[in-house]
Amino acid sequence: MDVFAGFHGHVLAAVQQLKHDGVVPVEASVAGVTLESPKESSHGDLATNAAMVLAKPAGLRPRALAERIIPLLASDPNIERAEIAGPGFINVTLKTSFWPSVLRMVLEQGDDYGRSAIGKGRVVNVEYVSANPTGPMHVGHCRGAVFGDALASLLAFAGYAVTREYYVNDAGAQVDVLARSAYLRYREALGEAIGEIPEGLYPGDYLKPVGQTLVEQHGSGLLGLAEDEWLPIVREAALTAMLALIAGDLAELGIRHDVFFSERSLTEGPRDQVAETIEDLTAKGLIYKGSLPPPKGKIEEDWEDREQLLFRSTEFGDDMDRALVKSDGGYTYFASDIAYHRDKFRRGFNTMIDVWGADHSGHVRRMQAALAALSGGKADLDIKLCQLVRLFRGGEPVKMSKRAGTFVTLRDVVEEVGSGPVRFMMIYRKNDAPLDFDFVKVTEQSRDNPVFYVQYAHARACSVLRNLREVFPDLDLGGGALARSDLDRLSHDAEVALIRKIAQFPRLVEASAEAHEPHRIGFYLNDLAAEFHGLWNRGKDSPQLRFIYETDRELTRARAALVAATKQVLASGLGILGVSAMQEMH
RNA sequence: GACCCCGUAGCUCAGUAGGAUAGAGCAUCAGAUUCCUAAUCUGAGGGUCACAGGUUCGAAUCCUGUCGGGGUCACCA
Repeated sequence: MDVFAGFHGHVLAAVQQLKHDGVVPVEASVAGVTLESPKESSHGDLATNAAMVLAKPAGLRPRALAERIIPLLASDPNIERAEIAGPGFINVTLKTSFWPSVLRMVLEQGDDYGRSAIGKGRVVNVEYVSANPTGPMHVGHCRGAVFGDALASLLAFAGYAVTREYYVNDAGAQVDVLARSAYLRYREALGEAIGEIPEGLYPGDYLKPVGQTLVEQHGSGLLGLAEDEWLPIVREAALTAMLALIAGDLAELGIRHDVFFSERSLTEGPRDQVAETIEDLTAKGLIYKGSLPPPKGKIEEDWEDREQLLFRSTEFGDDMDRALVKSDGGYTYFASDIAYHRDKFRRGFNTMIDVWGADHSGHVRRMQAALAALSGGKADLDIKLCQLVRLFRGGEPVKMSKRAGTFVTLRDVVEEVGSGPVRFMMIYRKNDAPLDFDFVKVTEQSRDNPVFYVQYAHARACSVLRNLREVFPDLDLGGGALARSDLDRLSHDAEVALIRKIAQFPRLVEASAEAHEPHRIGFYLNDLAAEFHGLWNRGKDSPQLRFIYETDRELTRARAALVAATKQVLASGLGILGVSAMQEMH
């Protein structure tokens, strides 16, 4: 339950009353009426812009309209007073007893505090990672993986029925290259000296076990076969191994998908879904044969003007129409991707989110165009682009080269700093801004490392509760007992400030979920931790503000309730991000 | 040439649905500690929110244009 939503409802009810009384025209929109928690504490606990937004339709000056609204709010027992301020804001001051009651709610709801119903159980498909199954994941995949996973968790927390999906690109030329690379390892495993891995094949050692497995399963039986005979066998074995490798990498980060969707299944299933998709689009008059202008910006030596099968994505705002069939007669990646999204739509997903790398930004329009065409505008596809991650070690850039074999794998990163710091830092930035990741900084135990700072706040809360048990061994610290304690005694400004922060959590969850922006959770946790550490430190100058106050058992219990509620929200927030909340840190 | 993202304090970045005097960390300066974990805290200075128009009672936020940085641009994935 969001306390702000309740007051927002009261404001809207007041407006409704004024409509009934003929002060505000019935048709006036209340969409712009907001209720927020003012930054400036002298502006009260809550503020609404209702009078300013509705002044014009009502034909009144904002302050005059505010005069009419204020008496209607007075009926709320939690409101101490409401007053006009500035250009027409209505600032509401709540009774001092209100904020402690928020804690009661947090403690009673426990893990469910902050959970929302805005999703109304609607299904959402979040597709993320979708790295090519040709090798281990490298650090570049990491951000999208964590982002998608945290977004999925956030949406689930906000009441959506989320499916986490991985699109396996097992149909393109790259998996044949994978098969040839694995075949070389197979020959190597049979004792052949293969020398250096030729240009164009995957050189990594991770294919050696695939070679071994093939020997165990086939002996030397694959040697005498022609390539078109051994390739499907080797490809299958290599794909299986690579998917297991990737699933293992993802597990290191605590990521697990519900669905691994094979690109190849689109054409190799009982029916050719790509062909069906093209038929669908043809029936809508969106497919034609034609040629495209040459690419601009750089001179392509091997570019040739030719007729191809095209999709009219320009009708949906794309820059040019897009090819569906390659020069060799196979489907383009785009054609498969349309069929894949069509399949998601047919599986009942009207809301889809794709998490892509920023290098695919040029493909956003065409994909949304295709889905709009196929669904008749009934499906919504939000594509979140994750910008590059730059790696540093103590401020120095980490040099990476795929050719020199010095690129950093996801596993390298997780093994060095741990999954929690990786996940937190990958989220601690807007997805559409580049991100710097420093191996040294993320493990530093200091104020400017938010991972540590937030985790330490949780550990500190646990520590306080542990110590408290020693001081008052017979005090009941269960959630129910704490909720029944005399919370009105939490009246100091610093205590109220912390409670207000806690009160914002449900609304923050909703806003982050609706915006598809999990990073806001991370920043909120950092703010909450700062508020909590700040209060703890006040105890140094003012011993009467310490959480454990040995001469006052009831006050201590009320403060324990505050600490427990803080701990709860920190744990819930970290849970959404997939970062463990530690009981203690040393 | 076109499209996408970014431009906020010296640095790295937040900025909640368009709200009131634009925030945090680092760095700088001035303070604090017999303390529930010093793994820190308090205070101060620091801003033409790239620039110019527009919409609005109100713009860092929305629209248009300009400048600067990054990415992408038949087919390949």
